[in-house]
Amino acid sequence: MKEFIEYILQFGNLNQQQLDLISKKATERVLHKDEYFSEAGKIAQEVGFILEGIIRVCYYNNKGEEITKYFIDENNLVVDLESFDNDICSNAYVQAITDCKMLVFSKKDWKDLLDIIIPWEAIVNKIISRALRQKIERRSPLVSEDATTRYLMFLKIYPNVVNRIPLSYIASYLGITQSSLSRIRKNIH
Amino acid sequence: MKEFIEYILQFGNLNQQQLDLISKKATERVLHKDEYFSEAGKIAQEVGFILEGIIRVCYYNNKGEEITKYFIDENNLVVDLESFDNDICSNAYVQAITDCKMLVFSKKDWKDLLDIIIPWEAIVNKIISRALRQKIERRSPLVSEDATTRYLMFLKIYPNVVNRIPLSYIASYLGITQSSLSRIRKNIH
DNA sequence: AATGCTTTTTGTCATTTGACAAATGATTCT
DNA sequence: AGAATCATTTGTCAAATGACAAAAAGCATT
Repeated sequence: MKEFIEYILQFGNLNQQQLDLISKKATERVLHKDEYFSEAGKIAQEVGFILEGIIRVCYYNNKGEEITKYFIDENNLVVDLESFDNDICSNAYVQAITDCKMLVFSKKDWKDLLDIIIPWEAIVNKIISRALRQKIERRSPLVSEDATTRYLMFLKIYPNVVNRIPLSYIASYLGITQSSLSRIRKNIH
Repeated sequence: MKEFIEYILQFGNLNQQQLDLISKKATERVLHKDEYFSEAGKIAQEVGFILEGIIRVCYYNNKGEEITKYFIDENNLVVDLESFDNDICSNAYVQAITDCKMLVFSKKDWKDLLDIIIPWEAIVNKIISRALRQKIERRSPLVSEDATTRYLMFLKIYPNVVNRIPLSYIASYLGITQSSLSRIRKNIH
């Protein structure tokens, strides 16, 4: 919980009473490897915060290949925004790729907090828009670089991820095959 | 101006007085082909809205290659958010690729409006976060598809752009060379 | 029409990556 | 330890793309 409070306070100030209100609504939950936090075809009902572990967001393209859109690691929010905000079906799976310890807020509690704690909305907006910008910054350069550069960028962006998850996920994140990734790794070392 | 009002009202309601306040702060400006709306190394000082024309955002990667990050066409906001919001130097060029007719707000006016018109902030947040999400949705799939598919996606996303700008920009957007793009076009037709 | 200028297409060859199959390595379970 | 399972690497060949140069096409100006 401490981690979450610290995280929040990076984006704005709240008094102890407000922080307590928020804390009270959070539930701790363990999500096991391969379990879904939210699924394609369903409406996202929760907001999460990763205390420990790694989650990925993935979907299936029109050829049926599984594509990993991005990874989310410790001390970050997890929510399928498009689906959560607009109550529409998601087209992505949000899946634990290691065992995860999380804080979870139900949609109702999350919305209540936004109504009750006025400055909370501004903070959430900051958090969300920073996260969105970060995603763009991270994904965009992947288009215009060769696979080796992409892999090196991945290592920089997610320094704590590479040894904790299957290479196949990294390959699908980079848009290359597992064997290509394997060859790239061989050439780097 | 009518276009801008319409655009705004998609995201929330404002009364006539509020709309007038906003209108009064907007300046119309023509940006000629190849001119910059904002530049790398400088701090973005304005928010724009494209009435007519096409703008692109580009940067130079570590090999010195020019990479087009995305295109912005009619009836969309133009602002280098990261730079504008945080008063930090941008690392991207925002450049007209056709002659453009725009509405422009100075940073001061833009911020004043946010203070004066309370519901305006929520609307701007919605606009920005929708734009950010759109960017991710558009760029992200480019990573995992082959070049032909990427070109077809480009055509879908920007149906009104392809015949109005040089192919070299499209190639750099797709992360391929001009000659590859040329060959792809040949195979499609 | 002729001239320059820029954009786009082609051609050739080298390199990267994909597809598929097989081999090796790691991990878990009994 | 052995078997089963899954993850990773390697091998081979085909296809896609890049690099570079040259040709062709398009466009504006005269």
